[in-house]
Amino acid sequence: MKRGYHHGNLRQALVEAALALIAEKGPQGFTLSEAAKAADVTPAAVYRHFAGRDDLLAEVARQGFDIFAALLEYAFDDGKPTALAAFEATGRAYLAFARKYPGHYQAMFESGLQPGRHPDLALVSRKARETMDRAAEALVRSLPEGRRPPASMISAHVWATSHGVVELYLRGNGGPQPRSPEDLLETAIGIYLRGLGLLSPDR
Amino acid sequence: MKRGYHHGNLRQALVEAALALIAEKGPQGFTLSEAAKAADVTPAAVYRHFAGRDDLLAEVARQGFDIFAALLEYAFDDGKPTALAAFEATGRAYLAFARKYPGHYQAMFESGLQPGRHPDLALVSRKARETMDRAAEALVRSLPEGRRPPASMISAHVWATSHGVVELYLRGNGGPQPRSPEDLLETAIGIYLRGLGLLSPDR
DNA sequence: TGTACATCAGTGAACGCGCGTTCACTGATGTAC
DNA sequence: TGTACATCAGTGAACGCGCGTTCACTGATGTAC
Repeated sequence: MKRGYHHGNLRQALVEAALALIAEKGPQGFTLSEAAKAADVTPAAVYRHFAGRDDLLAEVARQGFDIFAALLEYAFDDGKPTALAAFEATGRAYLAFARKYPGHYQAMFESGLQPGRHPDLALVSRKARETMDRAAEALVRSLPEGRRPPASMISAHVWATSHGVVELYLRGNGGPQPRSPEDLLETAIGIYLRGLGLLSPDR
Repeated sequence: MKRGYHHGNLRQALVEAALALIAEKGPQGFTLSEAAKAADVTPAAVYRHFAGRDDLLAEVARQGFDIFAALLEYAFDDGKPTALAAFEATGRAYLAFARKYPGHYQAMFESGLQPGRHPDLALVSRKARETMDRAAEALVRSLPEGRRPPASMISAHVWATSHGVVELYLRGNGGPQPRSPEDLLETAIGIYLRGLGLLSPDR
């Protein structure tokens, strides 16, 4: 792979180099210098495209939230075929994203950068949460009035459980598990939905 | 606070300095040199008590798992007064630990050190998990035969949800939340237990 | 009780390293005429 | 089509910094006689 003095699309190449580094060594293992080297470029060149290390990391997270929100949206599919099926699909999409985009996921949730410092990051992260809120709202509407918990609570529960499964069981931290993360999340959400009165007790 | 040439109990002082640093700046913000400085000692002195940075960090985590296991054990209280109450108390203890011992918690779950490298760490971490498994087993026994899910699955579910609540809602990462982490976890576990058929639908 | 000496826990200087960041520069690209 | 020039995206050297770790050392402590 030869190239001349100019790179062509260094900005995105740096993002992808960062992604590979993060996926391999964790968000703390990623350094600006190594990302530059992976993109076959001098560290100083990075500053033509990003304000610094944190800015590059934030862009990685931003792109991650973009993909994440799109995946959730696609899985939710406007509540089709049923609110229940759509909600379950949304939960599965969370885990699928974490598995398929580990670099993005870690930049988003494990890199320790606070969204307050990057307004566009906060924006796109809110968008993802709103998608999950909508899935929960559609779900709640199928419950009889008077027995409807707040949708934001339900989405927070599912988000937390999904995140916990990813952190504890998708990463190898707890040693080999008898159950796959997908199975764990599926069963957890199943029992939870039964508790909400949305699944019959014998399913 | 004066002291002579010898410190007295440097080993534990270093552990506590590390804890304070981790609680304040995260597990990646902790450095051997800063811990030494906080303990009013030269960095080289650390090597009289620990093999290096990772070893000190592992000791912090080990002490954390010790406290953690003891707290869970205490909350479970041999399944008294009822298996259900004891189980709920165990879930609450998880969150209480994360809140009260943030340095320990982060060293244990967010520092990126793998238990495989520190055998005694793996041992004491297994002990904590076994306590939670026992709480789940006691719980399952109050279900009719034939409707008993594996206890290890239940404890994995609750562990994951608790961990997710800690990561997402106890740390300030998601901005101000309308609901406290304690409330979120309580409601999540409540709905989950109802799904298991352990709580009546109208509680 | 006093002294000699071994043991041990600290010091302080030094090391090599990789980091993020800056700066003046230069080679390539694109545009105006 | 050709030329002059502005713009831009890279280079390469240098910086100061803090890190983990090592080493020969020294001051304090405890023990034997």
